[in-house]
Amino acid sequence: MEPDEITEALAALAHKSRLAVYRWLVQAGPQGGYPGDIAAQLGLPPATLSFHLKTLMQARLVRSTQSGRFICYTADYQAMRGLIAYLTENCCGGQPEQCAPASGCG
Amino acid sequence: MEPDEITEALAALAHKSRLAVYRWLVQAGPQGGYPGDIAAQLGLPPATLSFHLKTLMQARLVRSTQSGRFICYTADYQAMRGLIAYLTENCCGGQPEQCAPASGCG
DNA sequence: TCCATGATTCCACGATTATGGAAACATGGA
DNA sequence: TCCATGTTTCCATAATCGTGGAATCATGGA
Repeated sequence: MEPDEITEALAALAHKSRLAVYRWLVQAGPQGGYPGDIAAQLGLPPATLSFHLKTLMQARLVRSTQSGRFICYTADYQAMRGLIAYLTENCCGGQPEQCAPASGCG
Repeated sequence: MEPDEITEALAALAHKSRLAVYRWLVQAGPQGGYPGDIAAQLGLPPATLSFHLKTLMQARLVRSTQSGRFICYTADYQAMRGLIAYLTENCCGGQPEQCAPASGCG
């Protein structure tokens, strides 16, 4: 992952509503969820949610699939994995074990 | 770490120059480095660098210590660790091993 | 005390981002 | 075809962020 992609992904997550949307999608699991449900639960106007989803899509943190009349959004775990990998590799100057979360790496 | 702190840290890193400054400090190691050196190597005007360092400080990703006439900046690994932990815990809905970097967690 | 040097703050300008109502767009069903 | 519903785009406005020259502030040495 290039620094440009990294900063784009970080910027996408660096907003309260967008982080909430992303976490919502993560909790929704691999089957994802619909804008209507997200908007209702997070209290966001449709236009605002659409704007944020677009930003998350451009950062490739989120994907969408047309499912009949509805559009289904899902979190892209692979992108998050890349982001975490970048931060881990760049956080301790060659000693990633110092910054890796204890829960994941003993 | 609260979502507000998370978004602040993410926003601080979500800028090309600031990410470069942070990476520079990480590579400088625990003894850190001086604004003059950072500015020279990254080609940033003093005022601009100062602005970015301030942002990184407010996000607690960076600390400073007065060392004689000079101010020494260091990367705060603990903060990065907290950030990575948050992303790891919130990226897979209870399955952090899916998003943890392969290099750190097998 | 005065100076040299390094760093920050002040300030103004430009650029980018966020918001959300209204309109437009798609899709499935009647 | 026409309608209902869900979603996005358009648009104007407001707010925030980024930039960097100039002035100011600190510190150690002469």
